[in-house]
Amino acid sequence: MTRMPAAKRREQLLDTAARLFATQGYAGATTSQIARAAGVTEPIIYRHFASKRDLFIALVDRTGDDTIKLWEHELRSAPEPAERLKRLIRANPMVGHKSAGGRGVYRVIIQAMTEVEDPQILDAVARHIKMLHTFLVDEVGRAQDSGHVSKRFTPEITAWSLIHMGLGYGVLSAMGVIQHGIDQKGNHVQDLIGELMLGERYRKQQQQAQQQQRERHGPGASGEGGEKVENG
Amino acid sequence: MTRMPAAKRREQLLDTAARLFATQGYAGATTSQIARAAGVTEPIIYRHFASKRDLFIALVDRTGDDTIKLWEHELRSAPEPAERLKRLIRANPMVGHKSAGGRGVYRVIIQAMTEVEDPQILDAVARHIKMLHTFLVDEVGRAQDSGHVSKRFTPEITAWSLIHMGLGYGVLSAMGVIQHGIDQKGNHVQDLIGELMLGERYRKQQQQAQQQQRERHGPGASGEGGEKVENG
DNA sequence: TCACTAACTTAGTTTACACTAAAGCTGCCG
DNA sequence: CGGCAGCTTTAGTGTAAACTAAGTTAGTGA
Repeated sequence: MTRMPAAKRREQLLDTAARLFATQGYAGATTSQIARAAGVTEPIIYRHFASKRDLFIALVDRTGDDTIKLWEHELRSAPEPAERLKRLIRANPMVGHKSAGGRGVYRVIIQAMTEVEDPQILDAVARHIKMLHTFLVDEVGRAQDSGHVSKRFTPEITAWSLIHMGLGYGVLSAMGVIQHGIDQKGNHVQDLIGELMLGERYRKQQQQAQQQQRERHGPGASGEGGEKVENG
Repeated sequence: MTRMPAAKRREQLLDTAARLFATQGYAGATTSQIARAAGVTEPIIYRHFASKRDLFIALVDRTGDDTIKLWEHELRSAPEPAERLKRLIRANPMVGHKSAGGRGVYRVIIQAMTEVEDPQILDAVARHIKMLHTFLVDEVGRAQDSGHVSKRFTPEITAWSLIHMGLGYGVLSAMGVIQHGIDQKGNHVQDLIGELMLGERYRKQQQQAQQQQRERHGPGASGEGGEKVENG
């Protein structure tokens, strides 16, 4: 249909593929589906990627870079380590906003483990996870050094538990398990991990935030635990 | 080849399918693969299950029942609530022993989210997760009532965070991400959540266990993060 | 031992997958 | 205007998926 410079087309294909892989899985999404959704024909895909697997791996890699960028952006305005950690806890990349613009990308990583038999894909995912872990270890370490975060656990362990929780949360969200992660009072698992790590400090800040929230919106139960934007 | 009563064949097919779905994913594992691995021909599958999806859903359901049974068995000899909770933390069903007997079953649940577009499968998985959550809420509640576990968080939230962590851990294990969940000193994320919830009590028991381990095997590096426990 | 039931196979059908050869456009530079 | 670089399409290929009609074999009870 519409002409496009190669680089742009490639990005668009990745975007489209992200959406489809995320909803159908790797084996479930077909190349013709992807092509159609991108508004082109199949051979275009093979002009830009050697194979379907190649496309998928490219997507995993791009998602990794995106995530790091997202985090860095999220943290830009927060120099103080404990505050930075708090923001990371609240900004779980694994929970995509699947709405509109198409940032549901992260579900791809979760889908990737479908291909447990494919070493190349596994490798891409493992690299990705380790990159996230390294990033978090660094942040946790600095937060601990600042004195506001307990040194009871090593940064490695703390970072892993953050990844595990974030991933678990992301998986259930991706599966559409509704109301997971919250209780009837509206408490959220994010608060648990935040409070456990940051202690009193986190709780007070949360209470303030909730207060402000109540003042903006009317009072009411905060339904939908699964598909909340940017939470986890 | 060998004849088999229907019920037994059905179970065998479920076992085989579990193994293949777990490694190949839902769309990735084919009916002919499953049949061949089970030592029969394809139509046999369709004698026992209406469709591939039907087989998969049956598997999800059976896995749910198995997990509850496993947990109940694990807890049989532990009447004391805090001890029961501790055992649950250490016995994560999502981490399958894929060896021998075929208990790698749980990866199926993780794979299930591949089929995000299929409402029937999603439904089966959501039911499953909620069943596990209900079970855990009950246990956490009793542990809290016993006075040994902090009531800082509701049983619902605590149970969700256990599920999130367990699931995240399981996903990374299934993907073969090596060395996740531990640090150089050999500390484990399980210890983190256990200690956070059960406080001093958990740590002492762990130290005892590690002590015994050291006495059995040679000496190894051991870590101490020593700081005051915030839990009551 | 015969016959009946139920487990099982053979041999397909239809559909759709990943991937490709070759030719058709379209806009850009001289 | 003319040519050409390279994006895009048409029209396929071979393969393998889910699923099935109809027949074959084996155990079981009278």
